[in-house]
Amino acid sequence: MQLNQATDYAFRAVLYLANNTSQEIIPAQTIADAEEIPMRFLLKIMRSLIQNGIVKSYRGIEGGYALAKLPEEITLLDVVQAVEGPVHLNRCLIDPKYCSKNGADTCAIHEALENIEKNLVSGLRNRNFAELVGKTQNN
Amino acid sequence: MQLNQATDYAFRAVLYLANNTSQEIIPAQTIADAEEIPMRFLLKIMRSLIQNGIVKSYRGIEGGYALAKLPEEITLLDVVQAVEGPVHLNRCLIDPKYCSKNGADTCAIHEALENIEKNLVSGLRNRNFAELVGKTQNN
DNA sequence: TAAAACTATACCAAAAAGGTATACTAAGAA
DNA sequence: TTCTTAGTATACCTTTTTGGTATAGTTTTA
Repeated sequence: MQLNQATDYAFRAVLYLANNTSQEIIPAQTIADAEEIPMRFLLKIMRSLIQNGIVKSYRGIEGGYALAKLPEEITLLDVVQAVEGPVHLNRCLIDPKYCSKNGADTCAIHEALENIEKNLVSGLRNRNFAELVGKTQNN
Repeated sequence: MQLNQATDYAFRAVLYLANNTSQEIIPAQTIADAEEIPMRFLLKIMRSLIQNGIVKSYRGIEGGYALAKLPEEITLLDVVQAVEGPVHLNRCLIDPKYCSKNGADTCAIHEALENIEKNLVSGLRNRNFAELVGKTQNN
């Protein structure tokens, strides 16, 4: 019942880029050093952010990363989904086949969790990185 | 970012006991059969529910389990915490030492997640087993 | 054309998840 | 009083996930 370490690193990497208001391209090593993220692991995490349209990458000398869209267009949910895939509180919410006998409509627990999950998802969607920028140091 | 299988089983076991309005003592095997939970695994899960005051156990012939309190006094949160321990969205919310450099008060992400977590926890706390009883078959 | 920087794949160790086994204890029935 | 049923306690085990690392390659630009 916890976001994983990769997601936490991703939050911090995205916030680092978002704090860089001059839209400069920032190399992975700079982010890794600033946020104390293992370099090779960060590179791997960045790729899932790229695949989900959250950041862009630039190769070669002077290469690095920048946000692919405005900070206000990137939510915590976007980052979580990019790194971990869809958010589901219980496996019966992924596929009804996990609901031991029947499906959603006959299971009181399923229905209760579905509601709680909806709230969690909208909580994550309601926070974007523009709100987080500048507020504090990003550490 | 998911409750584990043991928690799902625990929900179903507690609901099974709650649906048993006659307050009878029910042996583990009966619950295991009805809810398709591996018997030995269920016994293990039940012990954490006992330790958290959610169910009571009775040994010997005619032994088994019953709720330790009224269904309306048992929330989804109680069961989750009994099985998985405290709910925390991110490790920096468990202990500030996980926050890469400073503590909660200097980290925008920390603060955002803390709020979302509070909502999740109260969502779980707001649903009790009396509401789930009878609503549907417990499967 | 060499060096800097990201990419792609694959691998790996440690921890967690999910469950099983063994031996034991308590309670009631015979 | 002893046998059986049912939970307890502890330890073990296999598989999956987590959190990384390694190797080799590609792109860019000075």
